[in-house]
Parts: sequence; C-alpha cells; structure tokens
Amino acid sequence: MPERKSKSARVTLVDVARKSGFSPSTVSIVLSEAPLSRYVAAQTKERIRKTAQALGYRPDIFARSLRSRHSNTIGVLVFDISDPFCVFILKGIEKTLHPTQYLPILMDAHHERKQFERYLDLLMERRVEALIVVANWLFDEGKSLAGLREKKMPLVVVGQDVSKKHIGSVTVDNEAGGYEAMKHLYEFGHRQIAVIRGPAKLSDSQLRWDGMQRFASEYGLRLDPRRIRQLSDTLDPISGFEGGVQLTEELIRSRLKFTGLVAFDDLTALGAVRALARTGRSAPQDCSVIGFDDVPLAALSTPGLTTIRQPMEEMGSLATRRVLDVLREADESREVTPDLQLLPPSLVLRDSTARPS
Amino acid sequence: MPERKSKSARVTLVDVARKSGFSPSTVSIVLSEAPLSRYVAAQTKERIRKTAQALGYRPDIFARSLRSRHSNTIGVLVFDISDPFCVFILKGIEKTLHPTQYLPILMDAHHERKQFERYLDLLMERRVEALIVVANWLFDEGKSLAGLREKKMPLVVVGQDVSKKHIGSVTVDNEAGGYEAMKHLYEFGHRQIAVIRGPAKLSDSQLRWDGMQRFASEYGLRLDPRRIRQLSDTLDPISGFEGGVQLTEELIRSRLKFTGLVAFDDLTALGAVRALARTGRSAPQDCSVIGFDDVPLAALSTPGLTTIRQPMEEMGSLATRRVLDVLREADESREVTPDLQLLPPSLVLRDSTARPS
DNA sequence: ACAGGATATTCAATCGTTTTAATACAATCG
DNA sequence: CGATTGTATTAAAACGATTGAATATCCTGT
Repeated sequence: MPERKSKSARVTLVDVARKSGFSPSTVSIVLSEAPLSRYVAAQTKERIRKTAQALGYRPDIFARSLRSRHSNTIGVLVFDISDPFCVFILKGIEKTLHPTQYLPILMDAHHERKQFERYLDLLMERRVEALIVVANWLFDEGKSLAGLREKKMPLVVVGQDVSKKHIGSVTVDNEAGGYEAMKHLYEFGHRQIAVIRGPAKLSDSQLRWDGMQRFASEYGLRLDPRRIRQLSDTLDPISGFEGGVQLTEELIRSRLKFTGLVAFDDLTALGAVRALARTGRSAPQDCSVIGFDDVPLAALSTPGLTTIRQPMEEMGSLATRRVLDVLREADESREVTPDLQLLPPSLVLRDSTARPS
Repeated sequence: MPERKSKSARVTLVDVARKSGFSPSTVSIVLSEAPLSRYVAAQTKERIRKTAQALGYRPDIFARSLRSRHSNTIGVLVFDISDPFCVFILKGIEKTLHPTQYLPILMDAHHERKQFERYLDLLMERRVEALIVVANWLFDEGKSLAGLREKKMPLVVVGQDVSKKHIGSVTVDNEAGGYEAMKHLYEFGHRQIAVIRGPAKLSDSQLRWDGMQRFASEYGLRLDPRRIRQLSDTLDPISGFEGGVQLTEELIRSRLKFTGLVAFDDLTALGAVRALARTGRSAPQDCSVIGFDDVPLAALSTPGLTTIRQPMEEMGSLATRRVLDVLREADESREVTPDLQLLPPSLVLRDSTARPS
C-alpha cells in the first residue's frame, strides 16, 4: 500500500516526524539546533537530518518567525540607491551579513522624505531585528530614527554623523580627508588653490573645509576667500556635477588665477573638469582637480580622477558588525553608548592632478 | 479600576476585537479588506478601524502570511548591483511595485554563480510569489531558472533574452541599437568606422553587430574586418573599460585610419576615450566614439558620451507589470506563452561624436 | 405565512512551527 | 536505598492571524 498521498506539495515538520519515527518536538529541536539539541542522541540527529533531506523539507519561515519571535532579518534603508556612493557600502553590509543567520532587506527611499518614513514603517512591520541606514544626504530624519531607540531597535547610520542624537554613526573622517586633499595639492607645489565647498546643510561640507583650513594654517598657506565657492542646498545628488560646472566657470570668469581646485566630491570634480574643457583648458595641464569619495566613475573618466577615497565597503562592514554586536548581547544589552566611529580616508592618485606648469 | 495591564507591548487582533466589541473574525475581515467585508456594516467598519488606530494595531505579517499563504513579496535577484546598468532597472521595478500590495526583496548575486543559486534558494524559502531576475550578464542560469517554471512561479528576466528556454524576457532591441549607432556615425559623414564588439558569450554582442551589419549592407558601407575587434569573455563588468583601452590602442597602433568607433557599451567607449587621450588624440576631434546603454557616467564624463540609450527604467517597469499580470490571473493562469519583449533604444547625442575633420 | 436570498456577524478550525513543562529511564551520591 | 542529577524524548500549549461553515436577522415575493 502506498503511503497516503499528500494533498499539497508542501513538506512539513510533521511529515518528517512521521517518517523518521520521532515526535515533531524532537525534529524541530534537531533541525533548528535549539539548545535542547545538546541532549539529543547523535544517532537520532543523524536519522532526522537524513529524512528531512530525503523529503526535501524546508521550514516555513512564517510559522517559525511567528512562534520564535525572530525574523532573522536586518533592515537596510538607503537614501538613494542610484548614488554610486551607496553601492559599495551595500556590498560591505552584504558581505558581513552573509555568514550570519541574518538576511538584509533593502529599501530605497528615492531621496524622498515620505518614502523614507513609509519604508521605515514597512521594515518595522516586517519585524526586522535591527536597522542600518545608509545616508549620503540626510535631512533631519533624526526624529523618525530617535523613535527607534525607544523600541530598543539596534540602529546604525552610515555616511552621516548623528551621534549628537545618540544614534550610532559610522562615517569617514571628513576633516582628515579635507586636510589630505589640500596637502596633496600643496605638495605638488600649488599655492593658488580654489575650493568648491559642499552644501551648507551637509555636515560633511563643514568638516572637510575645517580640514583644509587646518592644513592651510599649519603650512602658512593663504586660502583667498575669492577662490572659495559653495554648492547650493539642492537635494538632487547629481546636482554636484551641475554645481561643479557652474561654479568652476564662475571661478574662471573671475580672472583670478588658480592652479589647483579641491572639489567637494567626485561629481563636483567631474563638473570642474567639464568646465575647464568647455573653456579650452584641461586638467591637469591648466589646473589640477581633486575630488572626494572615489566613486566608480572616478577611475573611468579621462583624466582619471585623483581623489580622497572613502573606505565604503569597510564602512558598511563596520556598521553591520556594530548592529550584530548589539544583537548578540541581546538581553544584557548594556545600552552601549551610541557613538561616532570614524574611518580614515586615503589618497588615490590618478591623472587629474600634477605639478603646476 | 484600570484595564488589565498587557504584559507585552504587542497589540493583537484580539485586543482590537475586545475593545471594539466585535469578534476577531469581523475585525480581521474589516482590517484586511477581505471579500466578506462587503457585508460588514459601514458603522462597524468605522468603529473597528478607529479602535485599531487608537490602539496602534499592526497586523503580524508572519501570522498573516502563515495562515493566508501569501507573502506579498516579489523577489528581485540582480547579478551585480554595482553595475550601473542595473540601478535604473531597479528603480523601474520599485516604482511599479510601489502602489501594489507587493514588496520587492532584493538580493545581489555579486556576479557569482554560487551566490546566485544560494539567493535563489533563499528567496524561495522566503516564499516570494514571483521572481524578477536582473541580468546584465548571464551564464547559463537557465537550468536553475527552468526549475521555477515547474513550481509555477511567475518569472521574468530583464536584460537578457532567455525566451528560447520559454522564460519571459525583457530586453532592449539590441539589433536596432546597433543599427542606430552605425547610422549615427554614418550620417555624420564617417566612412572609416572601427567597431569593438562585445564578448562572444553575450548574446547582446551578436545582435548589436547584426544591426551594424544590416545598416552597412543597406547603405553600401564597407566594414573592414581589420577595424573590428572583440572584447574577451571575462566576467568582470568593469573589464569592458580595460578592454576598451587595450583594443583601441591596438587599433591605433595598427595604423589603419578610422574616424569613428562604435563601442560595445559605455564602459568600453570610456576606455576608448582614455586610449585616445593616452596617445595624444581626443574625441571627437580625432575620432568620434559612440557607446551603448547610457549609464549615468555617460553624461558626466568629458566629453559627454554620445550613446544608444536603453530605456532601463521602462524595462524594469515592464518586467514588473508582466509578473503582476500573471499574479492577478492566479488561478486561471492561462500559462501565458513566455516570450520576448523588446523595447526600442534611442540615440542620446552628446559631445563624443561629430563630423570627421 | 413561508421559502429563499441578501445582509451582518461569529465559531472554531487551521496554518507550521517553537517552547515549556512533563515523562521515563539510567547513573551517581550520601 | 531514596534522593538527586543528567540524558533523551515527547505532549500540548502557544504564536496571531485567516477562513469556511454556521448562525441570526431582515427583506421580499408569492
């Protein structure tokens, strides 16, 4: 007599139990490697695993999560996935999460506040156990995020410093980066250096500028305010490029000589390169240009863009390890003081900078 | 006397039922807008919704999915998220899914076959109701994917044509694109045109080349085989750039004159631009260069890259609508013949092409 | 006055796990 | 020898929703 025909294709834990001759409890304990499995005879484990394999059993994650109160997922909320800045952070997150039990659930806020809130909500609904926010730009989502602290949801923001709101943050050391950028041009022999600062609302902008000023004062370099420009506060990530083009053209029209230019980021730098070309100049012959970030484009443009690299994959990885740490200490959760972690930038030398001619 | 203190913060459907004075069934029916809610008095609905709101009730998706057998998720498996080609396809998918009940779950195979299989598995485990595969490059995942057909899982591949395996596919019309690229250079007056074809293993390569040949034969243009090169079959998406540099340098060294170059894709084109620059030439003055794809970089490089645009967002959107259609017809699932849908490419004119001097 | 349909609500079973407490037996201890 | 401890397994109660069948009431037409 054939075994009773299963009406649905679904193989359940009870099926495995029946077939293997043990109770559902035991099967569950073995297959989910619960603490109690310490007491299960090796032989039993073996047999259960074999039959599970043979039947092609796959646990139902919904039933499992419902009962165990664990979703085994971590929410990743990114501000704009089309910003090349994000992608390698995501890679870092993913690689770090890969060997763990956790699965990342990725949401893209498309740079819109409403979307951000909505997806944040959706992630809560999906019962993620922790949250990583990848924010290249940030308005004042602090409010939405602060609410999470009360729910004891582990949270780290990467790319922006919100440690003042007692939210764990991972960023590059922007101040050091600004310092390095300026230093690089200075060491090549540039003395008349223009700067395109980032949007005022972005904390990165000030920090990078601080670094440049620190270098200038340490080395007795004068940064003429007339050679300093600032990007406007638009939110579009691409606007850095347009801004770079315009502000560089302005600088050129001002007739004030400059042999080097520190751009806020790579997109701005590419804009500068474009502006130089439009006016019959070129980098680095007529003006050295250095960017910030080291987005993938930087290596592919001509000339290859010299830039200050953010260790993006490492940033993603670090952020991930932080939330994992919190998750592990679950109950004893010592309420680890959420603080800022800075990663060092590094200079990537390509072809857009050279000695002044 | 205060109401009984809830021991957990969790508000459940039963709580709403108690508080509103209706049974859990009714509450469920109302809040999930089940068919039966047609019969529920408007007043009742109102009251239930109000108390749910007041209590801050959020349904438990695990319980819900467990019982209803619906995950309300759609898997999106991308080959390599750092390929700029993908990003806008993802945007298209997301935007199309946004107004629906479905949530995309994104996985990145990191260009590795093993990862691909693993994530495919994970998505099945998560009980996604449909699958969209975003494949810029594709080995022969046909096998893994064919298995899905048997499980009646709606599936569409975007970016590669696997319609021969009876798998729904959405791609750009590569043949037409190749035709257009060649036509553009021809109309500018170029007659000595070099071509860097794509890797042999990529079906795109042949199709684009077919289109170029068709144009050539229609217009009596001779494509000298000595001006034709082909990228090697490496899998790294960035390799297009390196390949572009090398093959263009080869072409230049060959002393064979060419005033225009059709590159396989934008990265290859950027490589060509780099090679020209290295040898003291420049686009478009010494040689017009046209790419394919219109990745974000294309607009930001200097010179801006003339290219054949793939309507990426539209491709993502179309793919999504296709799986949604299948999901809607759930039971009557007429087993819609999975076939290929082609979207038209378009010429984007920038600064890397011009009349020959 | 009653069958039968439409409206409005509820009962109770169920989805597939995990987990707590219980059972059964063997070994060890004082 | 009774009590304790440690192994090995299981029974049964959750987890929080959905759903098919059942109940109850109200119309409406004949």
